[in-house]
Amino acid sequence: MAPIVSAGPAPRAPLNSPIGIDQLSMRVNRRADTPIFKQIAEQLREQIQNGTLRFGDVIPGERELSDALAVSRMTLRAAIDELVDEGLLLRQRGRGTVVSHVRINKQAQVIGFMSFSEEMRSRGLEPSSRILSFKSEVADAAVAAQLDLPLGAQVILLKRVRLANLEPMALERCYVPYERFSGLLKFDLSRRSLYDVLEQEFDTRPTMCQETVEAIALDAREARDLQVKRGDPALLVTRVTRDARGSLIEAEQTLYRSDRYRMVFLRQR
Amino acid sequence: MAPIVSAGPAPRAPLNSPIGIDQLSMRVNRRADTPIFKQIAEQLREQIQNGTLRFGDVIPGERELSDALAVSRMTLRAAIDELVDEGLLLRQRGRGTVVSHVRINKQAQVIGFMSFSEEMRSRGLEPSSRILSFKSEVADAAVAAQLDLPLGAQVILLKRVRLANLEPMALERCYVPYERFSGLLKFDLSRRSLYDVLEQEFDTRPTMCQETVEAIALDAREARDLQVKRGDPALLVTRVTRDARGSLIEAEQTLYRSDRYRMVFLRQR
DNA sequence: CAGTGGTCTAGACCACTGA
DNA sequence: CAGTGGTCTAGACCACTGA
Repeated sequence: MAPIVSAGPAPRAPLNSPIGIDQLSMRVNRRADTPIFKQIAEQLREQIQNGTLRFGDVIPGERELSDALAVSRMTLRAAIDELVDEGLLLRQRGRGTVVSHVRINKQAQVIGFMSFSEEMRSRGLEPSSRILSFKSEVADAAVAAQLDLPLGAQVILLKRVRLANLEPMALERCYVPYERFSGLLKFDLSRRSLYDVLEQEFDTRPTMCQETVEAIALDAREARDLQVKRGDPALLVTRVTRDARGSLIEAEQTLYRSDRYRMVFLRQR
Repeated sequence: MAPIVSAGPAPRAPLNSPIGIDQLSMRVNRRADTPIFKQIAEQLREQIQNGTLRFGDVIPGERELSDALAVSRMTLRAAIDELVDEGLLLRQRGRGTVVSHVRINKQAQVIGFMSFSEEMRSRGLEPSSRILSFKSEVADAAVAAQLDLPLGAQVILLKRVRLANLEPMALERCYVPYERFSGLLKFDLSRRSLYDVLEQEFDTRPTMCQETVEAIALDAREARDLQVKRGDPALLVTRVTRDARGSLIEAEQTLYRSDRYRMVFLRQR
């Protein structure tokens, strides 16, 4: 249930010999809507995922690659930057760029965040929800502060048990400002991801969030909803989400069963 | 004790008027060792931190700024990219680049990770350690797998209670490969950060790590070391660290008191 | 030494936002 | 429409690694 993570083998001290360009079979479509550097990044990612490029392999030099693809070196570098950020490639000045030894599933990546539905699907589990409460109410002080609303403002509360393959996985409380999203109440959120609805029906894309993670012991009621024992430990994740313009759109408190869920991060410095 | 985080005010719907360049007083030193784009990023960061640039302010356009600084636009963009990654700036195509509404202390940033010592100092707390064990031993199967060592390989185990302002905060078990770091045993790690010693004495810089975070209940012994009650929840952070070349250098399991510690992340997508 | 990634330049055209 | 950020080019010089 926990994400499957395997650390790859240690790097061979003398690096693998460079991969030939001809083994990579990449090309760019200058007429496509996706930027060239994204196309290249995607193809490199694919080659790493499907095993054409393996742990420790040295990819062709930036000049060689950009020549072969007939793009400028800066564009090629933008593509490589993406994979370096994701932890898939490692640049080594003077030596080359190698495929990183870290194999991780996607949600492990620091970059990006997902809704519960997206995360479960990416792990091959079927998400569903049991709605406990879905209504508007007056925000309490803490929620009002999180969403930067005046005291007494209305919010919509969505409280759900989140299931993965029909097993309770998390207990989630989402708050969104009523004024901006009052129409939300007419959608069926037992079947649809909240983020989906916000994006498709309200043209609001969750873009940035801040999360706090702590460990707590479940009280009797929470334990019952999650079908575990009272006092069992759980991860409490508090998330505040903003749209592309930086406006606060959602505050969320989620309790994850500790026997079913852990978070994985990749970090760099 | 928990990191202090405050969400800023919501953005004014019509953006603040653009900040004049003359109010920013920035300049670059082309002879310095730090790259120009890092210098610019640092100065912009400074202006945000000291309040010259405030939430919602629109910074001057990229062309205007790069002209004023006599750098190319691509260089200026590299600087802005850094702050966007850190969540301090938000780009809005067609509108401008605004100062983000998120105010967060540094350790909240997704990018980068810190040793316990670094983290506590950045929160204004004085880190110290009580060493419970510091010796070489045969790696158990789990640790050998984490460090990608053969079964039966030796590791150095460093087990410490980590204190902040003399209060127990975390219980840490670090494993490093004996073969590469046997000299480590002669250093005094009750006063020095492990990462410091690795960097200064072994020329090994922790560069990338993978972390797993879960919630557990403390057993009797762990609770005693942390001076809390048996069964209390704690965050268990498992970290595997690599150096700049991608070699595994450390595996670490840390239990954090849940009443004293929470993790904060900033994420984007 | 040749080759690598790191940084930088001085342009260009694009799609988008808002007046 | 003028102005913005997003992308791209075709070069250049640098410091570094390893033979």
